[in-house]
Amino acid sequence: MPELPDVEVFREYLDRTALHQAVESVGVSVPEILADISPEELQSQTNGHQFVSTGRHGKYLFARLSDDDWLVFHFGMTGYFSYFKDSKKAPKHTRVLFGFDNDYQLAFILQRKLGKIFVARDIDDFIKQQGLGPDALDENFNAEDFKKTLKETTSSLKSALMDQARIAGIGNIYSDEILFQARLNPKARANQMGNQELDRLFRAMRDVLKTAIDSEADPRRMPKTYLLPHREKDGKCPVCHGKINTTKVSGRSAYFCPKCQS
DNA sequence: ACATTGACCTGAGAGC
DNA sequence: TGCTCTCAGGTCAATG
Repeated sequence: MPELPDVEVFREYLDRTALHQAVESVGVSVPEILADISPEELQSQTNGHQFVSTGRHGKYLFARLSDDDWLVFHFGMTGYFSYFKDSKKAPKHTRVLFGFDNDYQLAFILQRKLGKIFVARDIDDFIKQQGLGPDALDENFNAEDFKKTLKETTSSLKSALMDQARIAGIGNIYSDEILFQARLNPKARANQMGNQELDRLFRAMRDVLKTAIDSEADPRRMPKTYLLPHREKDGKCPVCHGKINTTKVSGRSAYFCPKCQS
């Protein structure tokens, strides 16, 4: 799930649920997912404080605590949040559980333990440390910057889009959708694209990510012309109704329409 | 500088 | 029903 649109939806969820509630307990059932602190440190860091604001860069979600540090969530391949009344049982695979003084709890859920929680003093420093490029939806990251970034690599378009050091936020699913909307082949070399193609790709990137957020990252709510709901074995192209192909691009499976994305 | 592979983890679904 | 195999929206390190 958790690429840029998913994480943005989680951020909005956090904003309308756990924000401004005082934390009174923090349960850590899997300490390995804490990147740079112990469970005890996490507890002393958060207990008695509130989450006061949120932010996001690429696939990372930031939640500022009222003591001015930030908790940083990365959702791996399977992560999500659930906010629920504490009389209910925590969902399966809850790895960290925040309890609030309003009798609600926030679960950080990871089926596979590939997610992480970090603590950061400063977001910009954190982004630098992680080596992240500009957020794909950053207004300051314009078409010219995008073209420059893509022209400086010989890798495939799909790998370039997914490279968090170049552009932060795009993963396997949305790179396929963006390339489909731009009608470009995932294996095409980035530095061999012309300005027209790259402009088209840039527009598709922004459109797809924004549309996905508006659809709450739910494929069922996305436009009929989107590839995402057909991203499966024997899927049919929503535009030409031909068969969807799969191939491997830097180790990940890519779905594309060989006719529309020649 | 790039692609590829395996590791990290757990579970769902396919095929037998 | 149960076993085995493959695959999964992410990232990192090692290797060619």
